[in-house]
Amino acid sequence: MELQLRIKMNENLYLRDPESSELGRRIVREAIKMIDTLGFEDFTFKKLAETVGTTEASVYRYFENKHRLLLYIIAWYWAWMEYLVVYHINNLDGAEKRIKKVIELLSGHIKDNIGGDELDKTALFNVVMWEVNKVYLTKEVGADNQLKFFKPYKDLCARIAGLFTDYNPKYTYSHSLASTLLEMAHLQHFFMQHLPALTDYGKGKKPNALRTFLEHLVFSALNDTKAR
Amino acid sequence: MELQLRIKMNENLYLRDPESSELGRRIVREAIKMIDTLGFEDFTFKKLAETVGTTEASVYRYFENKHRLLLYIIAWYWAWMEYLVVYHINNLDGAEKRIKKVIELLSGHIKDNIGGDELDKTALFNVVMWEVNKVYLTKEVGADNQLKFFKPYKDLCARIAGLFTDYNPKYTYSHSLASTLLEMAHLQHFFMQHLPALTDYGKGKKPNALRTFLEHLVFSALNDTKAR
DNA sequence: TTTGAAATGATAGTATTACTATTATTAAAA
DNA sequence: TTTTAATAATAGTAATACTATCATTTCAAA
Repeated sequence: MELQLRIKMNENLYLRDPESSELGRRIVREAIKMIDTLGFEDFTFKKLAETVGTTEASVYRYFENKHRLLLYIIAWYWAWMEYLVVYHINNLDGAEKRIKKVIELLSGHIKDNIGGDELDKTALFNVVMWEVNKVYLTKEVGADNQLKFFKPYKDLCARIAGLFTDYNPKYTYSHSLASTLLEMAHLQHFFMQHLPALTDYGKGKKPNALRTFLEHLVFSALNDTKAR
Repeated sequence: MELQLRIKMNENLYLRDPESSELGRRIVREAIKMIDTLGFEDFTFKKLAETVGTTEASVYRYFENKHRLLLYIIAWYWAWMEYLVVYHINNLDGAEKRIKKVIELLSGHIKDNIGGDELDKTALFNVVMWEVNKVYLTKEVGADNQLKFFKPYKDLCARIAGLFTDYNPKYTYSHSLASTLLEMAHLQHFFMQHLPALTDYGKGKKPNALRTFLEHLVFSALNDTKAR
């Protein structure tokens, strides 16, 4: 049985639905790989068109500009991640186990092939690691937010915050803790690889030191009910 | 008595030292205000030259490109922040008090006018909030790191990590916790203003809720010595 | 006072980017 | 079969991120 996961995307993210044609899917697929290798700043629609084997104009028929394409990719990632979370947490009982699973999912590369194999998940993880912030750290945050481009991120954040509240209903900063976890899972990974002096886990020394750090951070916050 | 604070900057950041001339100082001063209002992407040397009242070519004589100029501004900020930390912590005894002071310094606008009044500190804070990440989230991290462009950030991180170790020598993630604090102090501030759903402190509802959150996060981690 | 070097101004030019527009061609649906 | 939609091919534009050249000013040493 082959189950196809289709994530419903916000229609304002694209001009023509890239899932609706082979060309569209290739554009997204190749874009992810290309942004990974080139970095978002050096990535252009011209180069993308070349490797996809189409023209610049055709790419523009799918996405208004490269920022929208990045938004699309990142939004897809968060929606997929929420799906993964729901899927893997379902059969677990107890908030603690569930939270640990979430951290595991966030802090490492996912071997799971839910969501299809046609996407390069390693490249996707890297793109998220390098470029997530760029998606909202622009002067258009307000407008983009109104168009609900960040909804998948907020949804995931809210879901994790919900788990935190399950674990300890008295903890008052569940959303901030969730967004901290989401951001740090990726950023600490980046630091580990490129600016290890900002971490305590040298370049790949301890494979799950990052996970341990995040777990400790989250649970110590949730367990400490002392008011400050 | 007027004390002049001069921060020694990494010489590779500029072509001609902007502190060495009035024009250079104006370039940096105006750049900060301009990046604040326009955002880094829309900020150009041409526009900068116009408002400074000089030519594009002259700006290029000080900074190789706009990314270097941003690096310069951010590096200055971190160096200044470390100075502020040292200055304000000096007379405090006990790691707890010191850490709380650091969080206070990081999480709000600083009213202090150490470092001179000629710089728009509010604009500077905003520039850091919006653009810090962009400084290292590029394909040039490795090269830029070798040129020691991130040293001020690392130094501040190490200093804060040191305070954490003073507070609890058994805590093993002092650097990661410090970089988490540094990043989140700015990012949560941004979320609070622009994506409040990711936080628990609505748009400016509670003025120091962010500080409380960060304090709780840091101290609960430091107090929880239970191994996980 | 002259000389010379350094800094700046004025102006031009280039490759690339991020698009928009137009028309031709092909493929799929009615 | 006709129509429509999608794509290819090509061109063009304004802006960006620079580089280059040369003239002018400044200011200090000889």
